[in-house]
Amino acid sequence: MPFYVVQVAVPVPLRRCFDYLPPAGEQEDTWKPGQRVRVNFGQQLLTAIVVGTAHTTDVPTGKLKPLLERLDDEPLLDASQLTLGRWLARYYHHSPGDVLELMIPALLRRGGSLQEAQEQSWAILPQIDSEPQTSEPQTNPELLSKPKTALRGKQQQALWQCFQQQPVWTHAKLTAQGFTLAQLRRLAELGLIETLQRLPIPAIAPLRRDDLPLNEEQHKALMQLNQQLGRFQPSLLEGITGSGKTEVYLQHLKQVLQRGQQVLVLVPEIGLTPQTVQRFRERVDVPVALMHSGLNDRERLQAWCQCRDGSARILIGTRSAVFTPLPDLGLIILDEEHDGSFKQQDSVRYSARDFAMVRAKQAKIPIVLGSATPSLESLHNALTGRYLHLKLTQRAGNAKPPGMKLHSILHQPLTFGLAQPVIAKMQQHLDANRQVLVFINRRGYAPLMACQECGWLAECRRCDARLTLHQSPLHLHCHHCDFQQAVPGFCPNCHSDKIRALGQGTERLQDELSMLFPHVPSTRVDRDTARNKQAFDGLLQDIHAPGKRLLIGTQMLAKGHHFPAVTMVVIVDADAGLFSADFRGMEHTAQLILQVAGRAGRAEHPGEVWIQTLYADHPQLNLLIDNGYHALALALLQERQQQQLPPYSHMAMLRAESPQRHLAEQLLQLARQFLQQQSAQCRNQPDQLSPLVLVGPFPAIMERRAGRFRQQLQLFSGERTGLHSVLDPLVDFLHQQKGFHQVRWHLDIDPQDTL
DNA sequence: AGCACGCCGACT
DNA sequence: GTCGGCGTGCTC
Repeated sequence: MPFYVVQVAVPVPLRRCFDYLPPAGEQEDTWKPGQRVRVNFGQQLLTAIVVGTAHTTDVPTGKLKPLLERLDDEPLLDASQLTLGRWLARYYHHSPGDVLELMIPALLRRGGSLQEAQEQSWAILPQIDSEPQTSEPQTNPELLSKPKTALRGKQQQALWQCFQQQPVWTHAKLTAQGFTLAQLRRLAELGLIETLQRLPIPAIAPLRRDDLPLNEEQHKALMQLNQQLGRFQPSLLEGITGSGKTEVYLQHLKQVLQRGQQVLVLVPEIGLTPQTVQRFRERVDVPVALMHSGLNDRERLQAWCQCRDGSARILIGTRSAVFTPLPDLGLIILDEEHDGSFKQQDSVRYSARDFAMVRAKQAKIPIVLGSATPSLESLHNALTGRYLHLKLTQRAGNAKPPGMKLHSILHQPLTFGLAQPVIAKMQQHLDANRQVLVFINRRGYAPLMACQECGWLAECRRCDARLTLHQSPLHLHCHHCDFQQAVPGFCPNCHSDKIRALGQGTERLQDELSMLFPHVPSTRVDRDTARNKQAFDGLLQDIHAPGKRLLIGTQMLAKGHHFPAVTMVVIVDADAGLFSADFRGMEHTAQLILQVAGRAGRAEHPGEVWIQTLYADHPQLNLLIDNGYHALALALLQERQQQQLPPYSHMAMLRAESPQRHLAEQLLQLARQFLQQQSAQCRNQPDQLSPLVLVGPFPAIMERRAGRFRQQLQLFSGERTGLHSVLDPLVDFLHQQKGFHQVRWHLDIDPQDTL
C-alpha cells in the first residue's frame, strides 16, 4: 500500500490543517472528507474533521502521529458544506477548526454519536385493556387485569399518568420532572412504553388557515418571486411595517414546498417568538424545525438531524441556523435583514446574511431579504440591479400608516422629560382606553449619580463610563462590564449627603409616569424586567390585557412584537442617535425610529408617533419624517459614496486591547507599517489594485473597558480581493510579534460597529 | 486555545 | 533547597 497521510482540521485557532498517519491496513479511499476522527494533538485528545488525504507531506516523518479512531462511517458534513466552510475560513480569516465548530452541533463536536441523540424519547405502547381479546406472551399477566397495580411506587404511577396525558415525551423533559432512567426502564420492561429511534416531529396544529387575500403590490411581488424558483436569485423585499411581508413569504414558500424542497427562514434573535412560529405552523402542513439560543444541546442536535435527514421541511432559526444541513434546500428567507444580530460579534465574526447569500449561490436557489428599513448595503445591491427589488408601500387590510411628528423641546418646560403637548396627547389616547408606548433607549433608573456639592460622579473602576443607578434592587451598575456596587450614603469625595440621580432611564420613567397618570396600569419591558423567556411572556400577557395601558421600554419592546392596541408612540429622546461617531449611526437611528413607530396603529385605528428632539430642523431627521426611510437611505448612500465608505468600499477592522494602553497601540502601529509596505509592493505590480486606505490606529470611543485599553485600525479598499490579499500576510505578521503580553487582537471583516 | 517547559522570587 | 508565578513556544 503506498504511503499516505490523512489531513484533518483540529478545533484550535491555528490557520492550517494537520497530517496524521492512518491506522495500519486502512485503505486510503475509506477516508472521506467530513468524517470525524479522534486524534492526539499535543498533550490533548481532540475530535477533528477529515478534510482529505495526500501522498506527500511537509511534516518530518518522526513527527507524524497516528489517528486514533474514526467516529463516522459516513461524513457528517457533505462536500457542499465543506466548501462553504472553506469559504468561511478564508473570508473571515479564521482557522478551519474554528469554522467547523460553527457548523457542527456541540454534542457531535464533543464526539457524541448521531444515534445517541435520537434515542432520547419515550412513547406509550398500545394498551392491552383497550383490546382485551389478545394477550401477548411477553406481557406481564398482572397487567392484563389491572395495569396500574403492577407499578410499584408513587413515582412510577406518576410517570404512567404522564404518558396517559401525552403519548410521547423526550427523555430530557421527563428527567426535568424528576423521573429517573430506572423508572422509565421499569415501565418499558412492563411493556407500557418504548424508546423511540428518532424523535417524532411535533404534531401539526389541525387548524390550517387559508391564504390571506393579497393586495396588488403583494400579488405582484409574489408573482415575481415565484418566477425565480430553481436558480440563484437574490431579492430585496422592501415593505413598510404592516405591508404584509410575512404573507408574501408564506405563499411563496408554499410553492417551494410543493416542489419537494426545504425552506430556511432566518430571523433576528429577538424575532423568534411563539407567534412567528405559530404563524408558519398553522399555514403549512409540513414539519417545522426550530433552532435558536433557547435550545439545549440535545434539542439543537435533534433539530439539526431532522433538517439533515429531510424529515423537517422548514427550519426557522436565528443566526447560527444558517449552517444547518438541508439537503433539499430550495429557498432562503432572511427577515429583518438590516438587524445587527445577524452579525456575530465574537470568535468568528461572520455575517449570517452574507453567508446565506454565498450558500444560496452555491445551492443555486433564490434568497429573499426582507425589511421595512433595509441596510444600505442591501439597498445598494438592489438599486444597482444585483438583487431583484420588490416594494410594498401600502399597509395591508384597513390599517393606516401612523402619522409621525417631530416635537421640538427646545426652550420647552418638561415634566419628567415630557413636553406638555405630548402629555396632553397621551392623556387623550389613554382616556379613549388605548395603549401608549413610551420608548426610551436607556435602562435602569438614572444614567448618572452625582454629588451636588462637589460634582463627584459615580464611575466604573474598570471602564471609561459612569455607573447607572438601578432602583430595584438598589445598586449601581456598569452596563459595559457588569460591575456592580452598593449605592453610597454620602459622597465618597466630600462626604456630603447631597448625592442625586441625574437623567432618566426606563425604571425612573415608569415611576414618574405613574405619578402623571396615577390610574393607568403600566408595563416596563427592558433587559431587567424581561430577564428570561418566562418573565417576558408574563409581560406580554399583561400587555395583551384589554384597556388603557402605558408601555415603557427599550428597543426590546420595538422588535418583533405586535401590539394592536397601541395607538400612540412617544420617542422621549431621538437626539442621542443623531450625532453618533459611527458612520452607520444615522442609518441605525432611522431604522430604530421606524421600528418603534411601526408599533402604532397596526389595527384599524390610525396611530400617531411623537418624536421629542432638540433639533427639530435636523435635515436628515426631517427627510425621514416627511419622505420616509427610502428617501433618507438614498441621501445617506450619496454621503457614503462621497466619502467612499461601505457599500462603496470594503472595510476590515483590526482591533487590539490590553491592560497597558501603549502596547495595544504599538501593535497596531506595527500593523499599519506592515500594511503600508505590503500595499506599496502591490502597487508596483502590473495588475494594479485600488489603493488600501488606512485610518488609525486610534482609541475606541470608550477607550477603557473592563480594565483594557482598546485601539483600532480601519482598513478600506475599493476591491474586496485587494483588501483580502493583504490580510493573510497581516495575520501571519501579527502572530510573529513577540513581547506584546496580554494584548488581545482580532480582525473583523465587514464590521458592523466602528465605535 | 491549551499545555509544557523554563527561569526567577518567597516559603518549609 | 522547592513551589509556583507567567513569559514563550509548539501542536501533525
